Amino acid sequence: MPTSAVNLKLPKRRLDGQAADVLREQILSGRFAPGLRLVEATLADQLGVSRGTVRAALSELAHEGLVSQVAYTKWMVPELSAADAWELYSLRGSLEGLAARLASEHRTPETMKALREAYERLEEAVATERRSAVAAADLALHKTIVAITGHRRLIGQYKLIEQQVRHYIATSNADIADQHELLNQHEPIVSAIAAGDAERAERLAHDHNAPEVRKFAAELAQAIDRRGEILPLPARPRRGGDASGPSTTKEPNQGGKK
Amino acid sequence: MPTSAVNLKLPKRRLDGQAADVLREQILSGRFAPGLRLVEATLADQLGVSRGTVRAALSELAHEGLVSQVAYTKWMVPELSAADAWELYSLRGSLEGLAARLASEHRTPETMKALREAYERLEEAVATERRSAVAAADLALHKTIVAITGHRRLIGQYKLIEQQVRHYIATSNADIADQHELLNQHEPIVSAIAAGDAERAERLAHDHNAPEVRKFAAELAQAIDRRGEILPLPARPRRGGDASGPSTTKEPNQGGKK
DNA sequence: AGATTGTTGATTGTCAACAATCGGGCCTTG
DNA sequence: CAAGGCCCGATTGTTGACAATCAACAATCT
Repeated sequence: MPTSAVNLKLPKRRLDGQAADVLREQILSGRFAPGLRLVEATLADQLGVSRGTVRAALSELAHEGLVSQVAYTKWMVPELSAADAWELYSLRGSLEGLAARLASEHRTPETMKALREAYERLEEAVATERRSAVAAADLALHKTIVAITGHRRLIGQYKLIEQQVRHYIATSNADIADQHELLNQHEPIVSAIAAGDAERAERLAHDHNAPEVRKFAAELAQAIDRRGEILPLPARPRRGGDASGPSTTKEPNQGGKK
Repeated sequence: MPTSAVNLKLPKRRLDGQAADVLREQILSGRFAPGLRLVEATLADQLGVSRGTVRAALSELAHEGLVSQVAYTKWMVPELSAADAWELYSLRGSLEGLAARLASEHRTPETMKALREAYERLEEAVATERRSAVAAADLALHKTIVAITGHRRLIGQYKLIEQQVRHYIATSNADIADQHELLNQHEPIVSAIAAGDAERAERLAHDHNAPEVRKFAAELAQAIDRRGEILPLPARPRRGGDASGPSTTKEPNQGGKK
C-alpha cells in the first residue's frame, strides 16, 4: 500500500492555473481595481512566468467574467454596472431556486448533517457580529445547498456567478442587509429543505434574491429615464459610435515596469 | 462623415477562434465521436496552425463542455451519460423559466414581433414535416425568447447549455416528441409572454423540460439500483479510486498522422 | 485651421523549440 | 508466476522570439 489511503492532493497544478489563482485573488480583493489595464508582459515579469502562460491565465479569468478583453488591443478589469448587478442577482435567484428544490429531493443523513452544520455556523457568525465572518458563513450555507444537489454543472455555474457577485460587492461598497434579519431569511429555506418541501424551498430560495433584483432593476430604469433614450439595456459597444457622456475614462496604468 | 453609416464588419477574427469553430462543428456534427482522443499536434497539422493556437481553441471548447481534458495526458470528446442529460435538461428548465418571465416583463413592439415571427416559423416547419427544420425552428423560438430578455449572461449561459444538449442529442440518437404536439406545447408559452403573464410564462417554460428531466432521473435511479451502491450521483473523479465498471474504454485513434 | 494620412511605439497574436509528465511494456525479483 | 520498478515513446506544458495589429502622435494637404 503506497503511502496511505487518505487522498492528499499534492499541488501538481499547472502554472497557468496558479497564475490565474493569483490574479483572481488580486481582482476579487480589489487590489486590481475595475478599469485597470492588464498588460501581459508586465504580469509575466511580476509572476515570473512566460507571457504565454499569463495569456492562458487571462483567458481563464475572461471565461469567469473577472477580466474582459478587447481583441488585439488590451485586457482589463471590467467595471460592473447596475445592469451587471441585476443580471447577476436574477441569475443567482434562479440557480438558488433550482438548488433548493433539488436539495430537498436529495436528503440523506450526510447531506442533512452538512446543511444543519452550515446553518449553525451562520448563527455563530451572526453572534460574533463580525461582518466578514457573517458574509463568509452566508456564502458557505448557500454553497452547501448547491453542493448537496450533486449537480456538477449547477455547482460550476453557481461558483462563477457567486464569484462575480463577490467582485461586484467588493468594488462597489454595496452592503449587506441587517445581520439578524439574515437568520430570519435563511431559517425557512433550511427548514423547507430539511422537511423535503421542494416547492416551498424553491420559492423561498428564489425570492431570497428578489430585493436585490428589484433594487437594481429600479436603478436601471432610472438611468434609462435620465438619458431619455430607449436602450432596453446597455447597448453593446459598437465600433464607431457612442461619443455621448463624459465617459470617465479611468485608465490607471500598471506600476512602472522594471 | 467617414465612408458610410452602415456597419460592415470584416471577419477580423483570431486564428484560435476560427480553429475552435471548425472543431466545434466537427464535434456537434458527430464526426468527432464521443471518446475520440484529440491530439494537439495532429490537429495543428490538419488545421494548418501552430500547436499553441490549437491549444487555445481546445481550452475554449473545454469551457463550453464540448471537450474534456486530463491534465498532462490527453484531450477527448466527452461521452455524455444519463446524468449529464439530467443536468442539462434541469438547468435548461430553470434558464428557460427565467427567460420567459423576463421576456414577459420586456414587451415592446419589436420584441413581440420577433416572438410572433419565430412562432410562425415553427408552424411552417411543422407543416413541412421535416425533422431537422422543426428542430431548428424549435431551437430558434427558444433562442428568441432568451434574446428578448436582453440579459447578456443568461444569453451566454443558455447558448452553452443549448450547445451541449445538441451534442447529447446528436450522439445518442435520442429523439424528439411528436411534432404536432410541439405546437400545443409552445403556443401557451408564447401566449403567456405576449399577454405579459410572467408567472404563467415562467411556469410553462420551466415545465416544458420536465418530461426529459423525469426521464433521465429515472434512468439514473435505475442505473444506481442495478449496481446496488449508494452513489447519490456519479462520484466526481478522484485521483486514486474508482476502478468500478467495465468502463467501455472507447479510444479510436486519429487517422495516421502525416 | 481642419481633416486626412503616414509614422512610431506599445501590445497582443502566432509560432517553433525545449522541458516535464504520463502510460505502457519490459525486465527484474521474490 | 505475480508484483513491482525502470525505461522509453508519446503527449502535454512552458518558454522566448517573431509577426500582426492598434492607438496616439506628427506631418501633410486642402
